[in-house]
Amino acid sequence: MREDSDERLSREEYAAIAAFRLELRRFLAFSEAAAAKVGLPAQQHQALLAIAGHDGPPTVGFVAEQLLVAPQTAAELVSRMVEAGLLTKAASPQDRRRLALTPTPKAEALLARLTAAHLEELRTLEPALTRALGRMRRCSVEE
Amino acid sequence: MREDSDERLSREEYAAIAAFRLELRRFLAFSEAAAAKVGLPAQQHQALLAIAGHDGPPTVGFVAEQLLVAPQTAAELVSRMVEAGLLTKAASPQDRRRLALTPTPKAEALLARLTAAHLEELRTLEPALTRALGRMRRCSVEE
DNA sequence: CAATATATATCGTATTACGATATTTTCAAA
DNA sequence: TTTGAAAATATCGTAATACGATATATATTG
Repeated sequence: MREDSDERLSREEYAAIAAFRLELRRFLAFSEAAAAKVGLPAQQHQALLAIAGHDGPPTVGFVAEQLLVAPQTAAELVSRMVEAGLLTKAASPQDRRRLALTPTPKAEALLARLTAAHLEELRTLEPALTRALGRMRRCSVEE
Repeated sequence: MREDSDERLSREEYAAIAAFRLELRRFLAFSEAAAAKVGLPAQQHQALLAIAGHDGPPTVGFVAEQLLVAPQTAAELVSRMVEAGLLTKAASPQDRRRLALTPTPKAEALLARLTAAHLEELRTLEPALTRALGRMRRCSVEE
């Protein structure tokens, strides 16, 4: 009935979502800076991570799916990574349209370092993230 | 002693972090698409959100802090938003270097719609995010 | 075997974030 | 109070990259 019941909640809703987004940005900024410190653009780091966390032979299309980017974008990204000595491409025998991607030892070493740093940083940031998530949840559903 | 105790965990660690990052990208992709649907670039949406979630009079510097971007970047962003009819600037009386930013009614309406959509979508995505966070936490600390 | 779909690649373009730098205003100390 | 340093905002040139449009090679299906 009261039209301003939405209005009533708004400030707190905005603040809750804004706080969550700020936490996300903090984490993403940490991640980007950590990657940059070892010479990797953020997307190259993410591509390596997606590949390393997968068991089948990863392809350009797989990278596109995991990174939520268009296929051309993934092709360009992979291309840069091959140039940078982080990946090798090999035509897949079953389907010669596909390219099997393999991280180089150099890439594996960088990723291992980055992953350790991330797990450590996440131990710090995770509580704030979880708190921010909970605060948002409590926003929409009154208890 | 055994050097490969790190190696042992790596695959699962990579997969856990990769899964978390994928959930983040899903949320961010939803958010960006929702903003685009009402004609807003992602950063303009975030600026409005940060401003609406704040009580004091927001300034260009405040936007820079909340969005984790450089001051010039925030100045450019705000400038585009004024042009787009989303914000008005007024020199602060106390400190005439500062600009007090005020969202227009149009911007408030857009943000209200976006916020409702976000809270709803988050009700869907939140469990996966929380699960992914927990999986990572369990990675670094063996129980 | 044609027709269509899929995987990857190329090119031009638009967006945007930043470094370097400038301008205005405030503040502190001489 | 004057003068110099610091702070807030703005401008400009540039670099990075994601995408639309499009092309090519391979696979699949009728």
